[in-house]
Amino acid sequence: MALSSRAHAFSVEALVGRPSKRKLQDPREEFQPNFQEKEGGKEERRCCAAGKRSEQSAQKRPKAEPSATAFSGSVEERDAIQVELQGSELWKRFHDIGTEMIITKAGRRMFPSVRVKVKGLDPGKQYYVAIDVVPVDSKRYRYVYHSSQWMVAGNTDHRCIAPRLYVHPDSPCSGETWMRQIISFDRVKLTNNEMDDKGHIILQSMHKYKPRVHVMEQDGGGDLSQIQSLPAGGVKTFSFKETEFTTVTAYQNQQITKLKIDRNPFAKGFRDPGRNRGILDGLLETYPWRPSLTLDFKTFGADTQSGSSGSSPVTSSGGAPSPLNPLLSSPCSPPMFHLPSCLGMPCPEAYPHINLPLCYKICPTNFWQQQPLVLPVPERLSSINSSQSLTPLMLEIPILSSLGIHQFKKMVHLKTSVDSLYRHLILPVKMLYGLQAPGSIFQNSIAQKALACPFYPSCGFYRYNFATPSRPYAADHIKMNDQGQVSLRESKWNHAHWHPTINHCL
Amino acid sequence: MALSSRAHAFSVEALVGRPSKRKLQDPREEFQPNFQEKEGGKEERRCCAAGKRSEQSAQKRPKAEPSATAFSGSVEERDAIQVELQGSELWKRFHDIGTEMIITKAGRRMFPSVRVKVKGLDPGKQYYVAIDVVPVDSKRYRYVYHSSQWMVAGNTDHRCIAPRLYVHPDSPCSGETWMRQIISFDRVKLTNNEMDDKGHIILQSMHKYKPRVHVMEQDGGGDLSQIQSLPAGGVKTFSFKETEFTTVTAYQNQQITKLKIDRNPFAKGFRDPGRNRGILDGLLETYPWRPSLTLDFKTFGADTQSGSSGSSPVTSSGGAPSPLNPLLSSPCSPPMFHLPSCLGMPCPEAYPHINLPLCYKICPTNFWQQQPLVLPVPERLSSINSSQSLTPLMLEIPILSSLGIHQFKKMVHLKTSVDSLYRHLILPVKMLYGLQAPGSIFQNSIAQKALACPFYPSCGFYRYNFATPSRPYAADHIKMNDQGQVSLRESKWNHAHWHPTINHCL
DNA sequence: CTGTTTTCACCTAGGTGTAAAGTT
DNA sequence: AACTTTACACCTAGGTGAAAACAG
Repeated sequence: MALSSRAHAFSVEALVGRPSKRKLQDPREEFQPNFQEKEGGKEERRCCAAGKRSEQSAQKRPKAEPSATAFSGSVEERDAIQVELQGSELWKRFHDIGTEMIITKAGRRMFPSVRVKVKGLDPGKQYYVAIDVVPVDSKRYRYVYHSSQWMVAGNTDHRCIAPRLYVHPDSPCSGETWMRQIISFDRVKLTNNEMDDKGHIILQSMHKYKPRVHVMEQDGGGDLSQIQSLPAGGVKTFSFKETEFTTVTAYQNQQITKLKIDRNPFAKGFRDPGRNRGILDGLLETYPWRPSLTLDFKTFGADTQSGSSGSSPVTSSGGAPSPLNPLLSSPCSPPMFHLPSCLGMPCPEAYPHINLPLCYKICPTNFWQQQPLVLPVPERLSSINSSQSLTPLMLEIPILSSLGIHQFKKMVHLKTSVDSLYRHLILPVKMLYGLQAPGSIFQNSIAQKALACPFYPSCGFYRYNFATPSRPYAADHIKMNDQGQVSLRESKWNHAHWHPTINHCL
Repeated sequence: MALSSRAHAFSVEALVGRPSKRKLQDPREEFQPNFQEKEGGKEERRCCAAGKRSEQSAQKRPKAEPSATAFSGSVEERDAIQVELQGSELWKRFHDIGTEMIITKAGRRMFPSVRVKVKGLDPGKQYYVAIDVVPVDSKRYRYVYHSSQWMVAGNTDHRCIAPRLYVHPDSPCSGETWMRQIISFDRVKLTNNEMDDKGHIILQSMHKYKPRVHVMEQDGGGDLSQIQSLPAGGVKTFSFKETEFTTVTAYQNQQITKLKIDRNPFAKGFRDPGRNRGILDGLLETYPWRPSLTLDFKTFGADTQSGSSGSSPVTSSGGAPSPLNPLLSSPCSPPMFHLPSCLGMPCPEAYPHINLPLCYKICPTNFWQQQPLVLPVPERLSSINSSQSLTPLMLEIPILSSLGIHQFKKMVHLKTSVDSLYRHLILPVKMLYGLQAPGSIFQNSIAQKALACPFYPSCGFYRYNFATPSRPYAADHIKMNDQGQVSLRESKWNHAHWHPTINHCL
């Protein structure tokens, strides 16, 4: 694998799975009380804007979804909105190294992307869900290679920068529909082009940022004029510590590059064929390698971004609600509305009733509340994941069929590793989980609620919500790539089953 | 070019540009008073659900948009909604042959796709725009190869089939935003799988259908329950005669195959390198081939689907409003609402106040009105386009760089034609038009209205509306494919300019 | 014989990090 | 020296018609 010259201080192989020189504290201090959810086997992290959350210890086996909605102490909202970060395990792996996000003039997607599940909405009401990215502090950073650390390199005044809001394309949508699906912001793009007119989120390079998810109830007819007034239900804002990142125009930390290449399907061309990866990646970095056909594949999570379900080994700590920390206390121009932080909600962890300027200028009026941030510990925290030390098993079986020229060149020097073996080893296994909808936005925009006639489902709106198939798939209908992602050949009765749901809430 | 065996009755070259044996009438009878619009040089056809339309004769040069909105005689709506089919010229070319649309179990897109412009909406109100496909008659057809004709082969009862509605993913959206953009339904998929659960439009093969565009005003809060009651503004339904098509599982008429291959970018791999095509296609089929560097390129329209602007030769006749013809007079089950055809609208061409059952079952309630159809002439009409006869100029210059293996194989037998020359001939021309937004649905879902600060455009919603660039592009920033489509390399100040507009109407 | 399904090579469209070149 | 831009190979994802296989 070719590395940039300045990064050669770390050999690739030496970096594999090795914890970097990390910052300070034990992760326990960062990811508060563990909360491991096993919905579909996938551990996620919940965050709520208000109320307390019932804590739940990690459980080894898939289990019924924890009823972590004991929102006691609320004034009136028993249905306090909860937002649960999907893929938090991957986020944490990046966070432990020090997440970097490339920003380009044309706009670059985030990887990982922000994907959440929302709970506690009123099924019948209409909501907007949106994301923005706000500075974590007012510092400029530079990366020191010899110490693999980000150091403060100056100050920046973010006051005049009003963050751009990316409204989820499904908005507005009913609470029922929002809650039924994973809300993905994978199409969001970050840019360093201050003149950007493509709607991308504008950030400054070499700064630390943090995405925030907003949930807002539609108050009326949904037209612009009505939104000029304050929304009835207020805006709920959620953020997750592990989604913090530093903006770069080129990756600084080689470990980040490595992890991105390993996990982002679009970077597959840069993958080192000599190293383990794919659906067994998590396992291999958690347990010593033991080739066995008796492995319980349900414990393997496809923790690429594309896997929305599937199991994962219980290795990482759970998350905790991330309080809304004030940061941008300086006024934005022009301030138009002043809102309490947690409008109409009990919010013990946030800072209610602080008069703050609205920096979101939603033409022609402000709409989303600028949530201030307070970061008690500006430096990123990281932990040493002992499971990352591994000795890859090297095989002498080059699998050319799945390798491009790019990878073939590398194979001149490197040998194919266990991942090739995995492909053949796992292929006949019936993976009922780990599947995800192709999920084009288009497809997500039609929903249907009822089928009136068995043969002629009545005209309606369809939304694609992937669920477990109604019956098991035959093994020969399953294709699995070397990332552990599973796809299905469609056949007459054997195709993936989509749950009809409502959309657009007509 | 490889043709299916049964289609070899027509040699490919013989078929090129040759009019098929067509049905009956003069096209004048079908495409009523000519109406040629030159907005951006592109001829389009207008259709309105109500009111009269001012007719306008064809104009040779680009001109201000015809003020074809003389909606007199209306009861109260001076702003009667108009819907204008984009790409009608291409639709007509298919229609003249006898449009076929492939339907598959997995779902197949339409080509051409339905793209419309809407006018006469209230800029401040919220609208839904949707499409469905309804039978043109109750006949089953079969294609007779030796006569190149579609013949009636039986009857079909469509009564129990409630058409599925595809709601445009941008819905709901303000009238202002709808009117600012071309509304494209290119992601709609047709299927013959009656059990489809992916929201695709279910059709029966070997039947004639017709897409319809619906515009509906959002009446209230936008939630489902409110839509159970009748929409305040009613549903306006529009259809276009030239978008009729016959469903097939494999193309029957070789001319259709040819035209699809020629115009659908995704079928580029099947194009015959020995024949003219691309942006000069229309010209070549209109005028005899005369190689000249003095050609006025503004007269060449990129009439692929992807070209939303650009000029086109004035060769085809304009269109006229297509009345809402009753067809499905049989009741659908279960009927839930009875609505007049043109709710709240004067509709001289339609059939107002006929009590009809609602066959669109939008969970949990019906919503869109089932528009009955009446087809006085069930047989497709076509015209002989004399301009289609041409003798392609064969050159001996194989351009391998742009040809794949597929095409290279063909070149063993065929010779590269003028289209290769065109590529080099036209490249330096500064095409300011003919550009289209990449138009991912995602991008279309964010809109912004105002920029507060020149360097920090305030947080807002962006929608991508392509417009002419703020300054001309340097020629070396332009890439043009052999279809005449133009793309731009992004550079610092030279990127395409997007007009911020409002979206989601907060 | 007629019509449908499946697989496939060939495309479009666009998301990756790389490496070299450019910029400050 | 630090950071940014650009062209590029290599991917993912999925839309084409062709052709063969399949179904009745």
